[in-house]
Amino acid sequence: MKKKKGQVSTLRSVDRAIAILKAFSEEEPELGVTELSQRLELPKSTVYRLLASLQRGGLVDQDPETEKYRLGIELVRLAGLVLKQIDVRQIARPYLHSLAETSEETVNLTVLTGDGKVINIDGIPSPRMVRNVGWIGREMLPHCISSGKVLLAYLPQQQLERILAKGLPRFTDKTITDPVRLQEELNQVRQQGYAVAQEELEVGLSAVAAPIRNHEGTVIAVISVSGPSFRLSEKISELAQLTKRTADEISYQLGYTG
Amino acid sequence: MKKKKGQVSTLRSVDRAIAILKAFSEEEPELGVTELSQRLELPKSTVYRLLASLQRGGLVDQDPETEKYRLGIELVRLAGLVLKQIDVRQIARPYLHSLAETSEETVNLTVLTGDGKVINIDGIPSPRMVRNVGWIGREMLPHCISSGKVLLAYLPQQQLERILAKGLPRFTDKTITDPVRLQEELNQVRQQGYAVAQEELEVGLSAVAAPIRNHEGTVIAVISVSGPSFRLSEKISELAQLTKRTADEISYQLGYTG
DNA sequence: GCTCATATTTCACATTGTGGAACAACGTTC
DNA sequence: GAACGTTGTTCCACAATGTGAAATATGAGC
Repeated sequence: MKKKKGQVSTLRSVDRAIAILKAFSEEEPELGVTELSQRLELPKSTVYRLLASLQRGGLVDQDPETEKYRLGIELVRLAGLVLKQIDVRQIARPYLHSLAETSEETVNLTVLTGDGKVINIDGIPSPRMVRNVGWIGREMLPHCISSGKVLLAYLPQQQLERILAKGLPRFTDKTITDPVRLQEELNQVRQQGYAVAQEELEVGLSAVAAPIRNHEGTVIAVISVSGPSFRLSEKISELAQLTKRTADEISYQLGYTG
Repeated sequence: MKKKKGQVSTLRSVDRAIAILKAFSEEEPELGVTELSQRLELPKSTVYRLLASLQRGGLVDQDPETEKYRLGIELVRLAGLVLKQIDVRQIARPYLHSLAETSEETVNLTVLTGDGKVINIDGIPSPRMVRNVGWIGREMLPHCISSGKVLLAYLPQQQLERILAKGLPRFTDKTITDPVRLQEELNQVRQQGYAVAQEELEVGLSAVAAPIRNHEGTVIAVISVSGPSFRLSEKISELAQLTKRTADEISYQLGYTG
């Protein structure tokens, strides 16, 4: 049984730095070294050095006139990342349902993890008995699935090359394992605005995927429809248009108007 | 000449913890221990303990299914404090201008500092030649100025008592130095919704102030009008109503509808 | 110029933070 | 079911960084 994080040892100086951040409130947005020292029962020199780190990191600022400290704007940027993740899931959820009903196939919402893999963060399974089971929370290699192809297509080139350098394992006869061939495939994804993967990960499994953009146009997630090839083969183009339209609607909700 | 914070020594472990926070991005909202270790060129055990502190503090969370880390919701709360401060100044600014034009006196925006003092964070000077000069950034004791009385009036009782326990220095014959008398004064402020200070800080100086509330009704700042007593004495009531109405308009802009 | 309060720096000291290694857990393959 | 690989988690010997009391710097008020 795993210990809760409350039980593992933490770093006292990091704990103290976080306590400083939490000392600020709406009623008391500005605090000085001495006040923080008294409030947190720490020596002033300790508080001073902690503030130096927080300030260098942008998590607090010092007002040059009053010498008081306040929370820094970098917190707004970091918090924006949190809110954006919450936003995507919540905003996308009804569209996933809608697309699953219309297509009668499994629909997933996918993002990149940090190490060049992709992961489903939400999904609606197909109502049919024959369907691919939910893969929420499980990481996958991106080169052989439609959502992965979309995410790779819109990565900065350097990051893409780093991922390709790790190799492209073969899963079926149809898996693309040649980096040059994959780059061509990604060019096509950019051109047509969606990706298709037919039996590249698993025999009998096909999917389409389209990019979801934020207000700046950055691709931050992907919506995909997947199912057995015997059902999807004949309606791939139709599903691609439907998925692309749904992705555009979600992007619009996120502030993308391009 | 003071050193910039970039030049003073900081705490390496706090710097590292902040580097972990900054490693997350919109494109890569989920990162694992090993990925962070590689990205930041730190041993996994070091990253693990840093994450333990950040997680206990709520600045990151671990997804139990994927074991990946993401930025935590506490960042949203802290960032909210930053935005609220920015909001108050920006939202209030045009109202300060308007009140300065209408009253033809100096108008200030005031908040509490952590140690029981108050400070002006914005202000519009009177257009007249005879006026009190700007006191932006300078701390004052609250008991003898109108904006201080408002802020004290809406403090939690414990916090108020802690401040009163520090003593009430006399500045003029009219300064209130008796805590019982001040409590009565603060009761009156709560009843009438504004405060008056006439020559309590300085002979010849008078002011009125009214509370600015956030969407929850919490008093977070104060707007005040001040000037020489020979001008203000006869129009104190009128200025009080004008100031109170301006404060209410700002409060409404901040979401207060009560 | 003196006093006071707060911010900032110094320095001797030791506690906490370090990081390599080991272990645990889990999924995949055979 | 065993073996393997990968990642998360824990352990432990060690020392570097963090500590905090004291000193110094700074600026405002008188």
